[in-house]
Amino acid sequence: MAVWSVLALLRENPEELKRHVARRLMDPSIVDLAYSLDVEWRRLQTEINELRHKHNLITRSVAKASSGEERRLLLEEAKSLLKVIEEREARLAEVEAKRAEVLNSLPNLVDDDVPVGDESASVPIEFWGIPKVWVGYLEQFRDQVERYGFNVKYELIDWKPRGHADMLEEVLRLGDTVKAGEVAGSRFYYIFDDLVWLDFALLLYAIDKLTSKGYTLVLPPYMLRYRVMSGVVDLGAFKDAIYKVEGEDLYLIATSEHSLAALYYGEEIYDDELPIKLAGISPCFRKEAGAGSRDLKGIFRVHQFHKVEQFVFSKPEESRRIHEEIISNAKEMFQELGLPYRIVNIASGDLGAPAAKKYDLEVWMPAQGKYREMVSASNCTDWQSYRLGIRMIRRKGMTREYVHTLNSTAIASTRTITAILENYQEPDGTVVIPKILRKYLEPFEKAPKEYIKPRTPTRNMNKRE
RNA sequence: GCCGGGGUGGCCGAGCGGCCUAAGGCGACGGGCUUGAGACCCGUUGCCCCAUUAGGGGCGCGCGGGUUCGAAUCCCGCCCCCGGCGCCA
Repeated sequence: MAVWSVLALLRENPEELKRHVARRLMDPSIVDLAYSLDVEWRRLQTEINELRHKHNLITRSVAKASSGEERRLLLEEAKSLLKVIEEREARLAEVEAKRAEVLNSLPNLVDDDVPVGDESASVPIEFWGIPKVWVGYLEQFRDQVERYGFNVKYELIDWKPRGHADMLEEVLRLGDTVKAGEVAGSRFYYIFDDLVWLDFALLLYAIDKLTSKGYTLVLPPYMLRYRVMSGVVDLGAFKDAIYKVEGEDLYLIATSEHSLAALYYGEEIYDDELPIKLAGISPCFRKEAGAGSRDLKGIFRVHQFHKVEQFVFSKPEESRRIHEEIISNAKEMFQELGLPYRIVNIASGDLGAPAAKKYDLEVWMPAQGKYREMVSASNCTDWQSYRLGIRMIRRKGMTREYVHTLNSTAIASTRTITAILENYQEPDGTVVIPKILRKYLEPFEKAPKEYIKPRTPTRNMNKRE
């Protein structure tokens, strides 16, 4: 009754499924393999069912056997039948394992709205705000806007803003990635005082926003078992993103999305309980193994950060609407934070296996002269729920199908801080604190309120007063 | 971590090698009765395979193995819950 949409298409129209896979720039021959394994799996299952049926009939008659001789013959027959069943079952187990592996490597279907191609095919569909554009970046700014047929108002500035990494270590002197590198490795960081306050203020702001919209606040497990983790991420993520705890069947979450998706692991949800909207808060741990030397400086791309995440379980027919809703929530927050952004409809080749459609929210970074990803909002349809065994029961008719899951960043702390350091920077290096955050800093005596001021160099980085 | 008790269908709860084809109850869903609801009566109520009109079959008692012709029932490993001890923020 409940059939995973990808499996349904595999059986009904494998050629169409191939086109979906091809749109992701993956090898569609995996579909042929999945198809033949599925057919073979079903054939074997039918065969074994028939053999078992025979065996069951014999077994039931043993107890009623009228004579010792009849009983002996029945036992003999049952035993020989068992041998055949055993052999077939071994074969089934083999095929079944292979089939599961191949099915699990199938990506989600691609939504019709998704532009087809590699990452260069991703299209900005909306711009907001008035970016500060340094004269030296004017040309490349225009290219990032006009190429897509947009006309965006900007504020031209004649001084070049310092990059967030320089702000951190040289201007504000509130971060130390050198020492962190020495004691933990590259992509780790220490941040201090005002930036820590800012980190928490951002999280509080996101929590405040989402809970006021009816999202349930969740502090989830930071580690999950393999079988759960493999339901929420694709195989590539294990290699490039996920840390494992040595000697335990536990993996550190790369986002609270993983734990939130797992909240209904193996459960059924009645349709009248949906949608279930969650706001998760957690640290996120990422290996960033596939990142090479990209964004090595500063705290844009790091092994650990805090994030408030939106996660929704929805009825299938509502997931597209909710996808728009969660990206809108993110837009609202970045508008209130006063960070100029664009929304990008991510191309099929860059989606990631779980997502049928994905929007990124990218903030203009004045010191880099580029829009950079701050938020990623995905509609995973039934890809995760199939793997996690999370189904929906429709009251009307009591029919079962897989729920849809959606996720979106609300605020990722360190990354948003980098955007603030560049966008709220003044020529003398002062950073203005976005007004919306001030009420979250107000209760704390030592928290900054309006500005973060540059600090004069001291001989010893460890003495920060 | 150690000792003891326990995990049965959506929920409660019987069963402790073969009439378990998992009793009984509650709930839910469908139908009957009713102007409507309730009460009442009947049916359905997990997963998979084949056939899809009716149906046929297999599997399923925390998870995974094992013993047996036959396992919810016996054995082993793991997970989780409750109580006690220990340890700890």
